[in-house]
Amino acid sequence: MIQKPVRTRYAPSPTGLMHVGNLRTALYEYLIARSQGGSFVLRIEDTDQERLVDGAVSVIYQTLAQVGLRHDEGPDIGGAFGPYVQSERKALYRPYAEQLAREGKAYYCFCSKERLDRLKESAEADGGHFNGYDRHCRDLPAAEVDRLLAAGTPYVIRQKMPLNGSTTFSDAVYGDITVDNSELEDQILLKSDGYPTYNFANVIDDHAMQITHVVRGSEYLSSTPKYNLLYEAFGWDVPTYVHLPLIVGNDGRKLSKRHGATSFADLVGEGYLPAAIINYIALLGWCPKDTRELFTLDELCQVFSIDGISKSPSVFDYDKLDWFNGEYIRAMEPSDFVALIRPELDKVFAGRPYEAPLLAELLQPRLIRLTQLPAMIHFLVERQDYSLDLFYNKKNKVSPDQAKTILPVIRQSLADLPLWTREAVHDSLMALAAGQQLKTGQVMWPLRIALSGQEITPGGAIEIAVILGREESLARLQLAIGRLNEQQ
RNA sequence: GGCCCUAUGGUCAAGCGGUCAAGACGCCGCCCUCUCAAGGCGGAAUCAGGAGUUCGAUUCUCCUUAGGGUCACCA
Repeated sequence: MIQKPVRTRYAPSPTGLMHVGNLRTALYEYLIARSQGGSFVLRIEDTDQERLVDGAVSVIYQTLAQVGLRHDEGPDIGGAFGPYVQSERKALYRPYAEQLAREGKAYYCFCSKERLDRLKESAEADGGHFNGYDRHCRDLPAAEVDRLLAAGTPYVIRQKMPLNGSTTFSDAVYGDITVDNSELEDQILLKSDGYPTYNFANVIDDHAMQITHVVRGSEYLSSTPKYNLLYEAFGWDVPTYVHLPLIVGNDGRKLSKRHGATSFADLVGEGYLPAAIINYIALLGWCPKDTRELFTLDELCQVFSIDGISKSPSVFDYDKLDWFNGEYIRAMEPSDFVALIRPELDKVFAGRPYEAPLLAELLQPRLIRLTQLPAMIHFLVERQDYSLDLFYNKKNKVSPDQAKTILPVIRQSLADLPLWTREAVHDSLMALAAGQQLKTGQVMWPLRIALSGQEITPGGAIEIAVILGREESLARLQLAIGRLNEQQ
């Protein structure tokens, strides 16, 4: 048996930002293709002319590029199966629909939008539920069809569903699924504006582009029997379906705005790294054979396999994403990390000189999301209003009284330093502690509070002193001493 | 409501008839420590319920329950 080369496709509609669910679908399509030496195709599905959003196509390109999902064929780079934008393929679909009509597998329907609406309303008024189109035009006499067509009556072309029996299709993750044909509506193939519906265009294009694996969210599961019937009507090979479990919010419902950031752009805006996002969503609904969790995109290509995809919906967990992001930050080369935070540092220090390497050293193990950086180091550029109670620390046996005594000594010692380096500050403070028979903390705690005005700081007193510089450090110490003195 | 899907700790999840039911996030404790992180060590926490099948069910079948998806000239 000859194995056809694997071809997957990402087929988004350009209707706005890229939702993480869509991103994950694109990722899995990419991984399925790459893990089997296949091709990954990008196709833009813009058959709904009303929902098009300006710039949405470039968002798609940007996002794919940002996360490293390189497509092998697409509107921007071409390929052997173009065009890759459905609106540019518009003329292709009609002949297929007409072919089906000729063969008695589809029919012209002249029902007006109003009649359809009435149908739905009366069904609901009866307390029942709308069960789809009533097949009013399904058996129109040929002469009548010709007459209406000739008269220029607006029409759609509908697929004729079998009236009885059932349809079974096979999904690579969900297994065999069977549905009674009586459940299937005579779906529209060609809309009255001449555009194909999504369902129709999808089948035609996937076949034309020789797509072997149709990967999409499980919300499409219930419309898949209709796809199957379409492939059968044309006598085409049915592709391998790979339906993906939904990504939901912490309330179990489909992930949406109220759960927080849901688009890739939102996530990046909140300070997450593209690589961390990809790594996290790769593991949302898929699991490798071992217990590994950290993967680059290339590594994912090596280990991905369809049988690791799960069936149940996954809750998007921002805590776990945080962890991944922290891991990625900590794993960076120091120089890369400096480059990453440089823009933020520039903003915080606003033109003042600062010591990037030391700041980076303090920040790298502590930073979870880029956006947290300003708040973490703001105290370095602006003196804080703080309560003298911060000088209390029972573990170190430190109190405002004790601080009042030790701070002047510390200040003097630092003022006398010939060099203001990390090592010099460190040595002098340690010597001071030893000389006064104090624990390290009894020197460092009051100093850190005096310098930062915060109970929690990235790094310790020594690092803060070095970053602040001699002048500012001594000034802040003097301020603290003054406040402590005037308290009693 | 019809149809379809799903069901292991709070979350992601391994498991595919016999396990003390992995691992990770989060949480708690300890260590390290001038604070917070990072790091190290440890801990609590899971098979929705009920019938079967079987020598033996988390695992297979059925029912119940609970979630979700879908019922457009949207994708």
